[in-house]
Amino acid sequence: MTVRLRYAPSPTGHLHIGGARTALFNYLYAKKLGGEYILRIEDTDQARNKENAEVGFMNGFEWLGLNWDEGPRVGGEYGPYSCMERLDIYQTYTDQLLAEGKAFHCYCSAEELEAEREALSAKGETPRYMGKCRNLTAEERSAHEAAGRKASIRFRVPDDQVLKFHDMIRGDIEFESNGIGDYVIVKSDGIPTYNFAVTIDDALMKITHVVRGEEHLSNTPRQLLIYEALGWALPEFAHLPLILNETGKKLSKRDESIVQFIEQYAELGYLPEAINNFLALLGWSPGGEQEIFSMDELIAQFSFERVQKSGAIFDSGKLAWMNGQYIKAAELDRIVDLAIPFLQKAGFIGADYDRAWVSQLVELYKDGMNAVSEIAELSQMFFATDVAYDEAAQAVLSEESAPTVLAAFRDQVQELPDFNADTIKAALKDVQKATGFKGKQLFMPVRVAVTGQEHGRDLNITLSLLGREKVVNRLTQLVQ
RNA sequence: GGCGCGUUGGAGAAGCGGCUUAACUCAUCGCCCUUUCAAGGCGACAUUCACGGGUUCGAAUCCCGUACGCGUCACCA
Repeated sequence: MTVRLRYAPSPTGHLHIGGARTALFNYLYAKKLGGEYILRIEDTDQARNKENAEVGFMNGFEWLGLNWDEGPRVGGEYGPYSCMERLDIYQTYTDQLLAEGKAFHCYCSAEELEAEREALSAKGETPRYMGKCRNLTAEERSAHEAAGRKASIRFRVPDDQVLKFHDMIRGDIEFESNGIGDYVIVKSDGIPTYNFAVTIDDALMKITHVVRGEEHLSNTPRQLLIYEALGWALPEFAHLPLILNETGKKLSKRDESIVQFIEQYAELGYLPEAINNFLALLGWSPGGEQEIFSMDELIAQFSFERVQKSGAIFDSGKLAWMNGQYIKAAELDRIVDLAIPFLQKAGFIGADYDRAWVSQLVELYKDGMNAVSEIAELSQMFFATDVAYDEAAQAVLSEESAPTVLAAFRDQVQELPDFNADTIKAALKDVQKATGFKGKQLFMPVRVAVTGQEHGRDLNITLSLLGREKVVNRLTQLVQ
């Protein structure tokens, strides 16, 4: 039997790193075992569904390369792949549970339920539904109906049962049914709740491994009860550790301490393979010394035995480093393509630009960038009309070697028949011979005078890309 | 509060009873390379695994308790 795994997001927002990581783990395991990876949209929350969220999710997954074998856009024999298109399917099972007495209509209002929860809480007990409408007579039901009350449908949770299941990451887990009140499986608007829909969908779509975040651990016993009531075999479960922010708290979508939406990473010039690599290591580790993994390597090595139980703290510094590794290894042309929009957005280049020149500029900085967006900041002095000298820069320029070196170099540059990295290098050598200054005393004044910065990349190439005119102008301003 | 899960350095983590004088990575700090600047190479960085008991010849690894953290208790997923 081939394995079938799924990622089932609710279309209520943007694809965030937690969702992408859950999807990735599902994908990796499915591919490792030669099975299928399915995308399904869990859109039972009509109030929170967002118009284009589903499209955003799919675009995000396509960008990451997590292609689904079945689901929206691609179809499949177990469709449809979103809950709102499956309402009639749920109806069949709702009717069955009702007919067998495993579910019942509940007419309690939101206010009544709220009061009940508060009362239980006050007594120190688990707030839960105590079964008010569990055994309504036909007369009582008609009375409620006549009064215009809308019914939700609740699952009748059996007393005194121990609900056990095995988790591939956490081992055997038990819950007591007494801690679980009769929960709603169909809302009063006729739409099933997540717990009900997800169970039916997983069973009908022949999902063999349910892999999701730890926040679903306490939902599992509720779902177990449904599998049992409908006579279905249980899938394997795996509950992934939560992703925590740098202060150890669960990542909330409103948390701005870290960048957490996939599209933001795309916009910042992160490479999808870096994101996948980093996400794979969030909670999972192969154990060896390797840090950089291709997708094929991840697929080959992934296993749930090596997923940790404790929360995984999102270390954005390490992600940045990893992205830098991928940028360094990437083809220059690819990075140039990604860099151009940033340069245009900064107003440094227009719609028409010299591709060869931009390409050299990007090449100059490629090995030192952690995100392609950094190109704008890094290369800003190439496009500035005036160079600003901060305190540190001024300190360098007031070194005793500065006036002599700058004047000599300016003169050399003006004489140069050709202005390129090689001739600049030779000119610098000549300045050294003529002035007697070398090393830091020679290079730093030139670097700072022309770029305004003490740090930068290869000086010869930097100057050649800047062009003779800018170099001479900047030097002349200081020599005066 | 009930239930559930966790707790290894500045950070991410490996470790599954002896091979651990606790991998690897990020960050930091040195050194090397480079006449400058980066990148790169090399090295340093937890005598100790939340705390207290216990089991064992032997524990970061197993058991119990305490503390702390997190998740969850919805007609949200």
